[in-house]
Amino acid sequence: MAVYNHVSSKSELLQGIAAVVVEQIRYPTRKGAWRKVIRGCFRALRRACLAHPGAVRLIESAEMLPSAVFQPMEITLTVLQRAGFSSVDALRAYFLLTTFTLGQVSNQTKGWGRGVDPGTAIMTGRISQKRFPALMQAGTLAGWDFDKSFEFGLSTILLGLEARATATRATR
Amino acid sequence: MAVYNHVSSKSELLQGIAAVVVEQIRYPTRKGAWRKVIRGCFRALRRACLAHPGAVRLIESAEMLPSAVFQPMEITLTVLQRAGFSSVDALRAYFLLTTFTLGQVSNQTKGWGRGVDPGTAIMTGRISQKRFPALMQAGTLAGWDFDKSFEFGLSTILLGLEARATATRATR
DNA sequence: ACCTGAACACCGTTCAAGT
DNA sequence: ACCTGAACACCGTTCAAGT
Repeated sequence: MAVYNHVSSKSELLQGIAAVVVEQIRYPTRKGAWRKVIRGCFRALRRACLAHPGAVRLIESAEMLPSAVFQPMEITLTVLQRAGFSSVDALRAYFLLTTFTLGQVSNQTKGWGRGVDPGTAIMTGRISQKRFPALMQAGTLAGWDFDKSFEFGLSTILLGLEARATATRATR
Repeated sequence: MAVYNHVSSKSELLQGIAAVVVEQIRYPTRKGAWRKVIRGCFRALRRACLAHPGAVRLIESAEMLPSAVFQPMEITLTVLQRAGFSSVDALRAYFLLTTFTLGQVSNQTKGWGRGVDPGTAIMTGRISQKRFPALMQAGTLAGWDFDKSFEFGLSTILLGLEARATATRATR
């Protein structure tokens, strides 16, 4: 009960924890090629969230967070505008990168034992060979390498952004 | 109290709702180019989730879902393997696509009045010109076009996957 | 200024009693 | 087979009383 002298509600306490996590994150310098900067930025975001399991949910449900939440947004906007993206497209790219990064983290931290793992679905016979042939062939997800999966996604997004950049450069 | 004669707990009731939503989703045919198939698949997933605000959270927290949850996974695996991706890379691409799609949906349905909108952060003076120059320039997110933002992200991912596909084709 | 114990409201769940 | 009302456990919060 003593905590009520320091915070006014449970949700405020949780928000405070989210704020501490958000402020602790250190993003690498933004010098260098935009691909490298973005890589470093979202790797840092991911590492920080993985170091604090449950933080993602707290951050997502927080009503108000310190201005440090905007740091990855600022970094992404800066380097992408420098690379020739419009500010709207740069924002869209930012949302693509964050939703991906945070989504991957919560996939990993929650674990998908919960009926979303095709491996266990196959073993328990919930999935038919007929309707899900590709899944049957892919097999289990036990021992899934989340790091590699994240790097694959991040690289794919960067490749896509690069394709966009060269496309707009060509129309100039 | 009468519902306890039909379900054994509140969470089972919620899970049942999630199951209904998941089973209702109709994915377009998987004939055609893999880019088109994937586009159609995740557009359908997004539309269904947007039609049921709050469904995403229910689906994410469900312990067990009908096998229909695996449909987008099956579709993606099928067309990407046909396009020359390994089954591991195809799975990674699937996770990239779902985390992005569901993340965008929850961004949209929750709304980001909650201190994650740079526009209100600027107006309330929580953000300094000095530390966030790119953000100040980008301005408000009021009237943000979520449809366009989603299409941007989806196209970017597909461009990235295409770049990967042609790269591996070249090394053959 | 900070802590404590008892009380309150709220909500998920159980159970005995109804039809 | 289905519904109902009262009771219980649990948890976030308040408040008067302590130091």
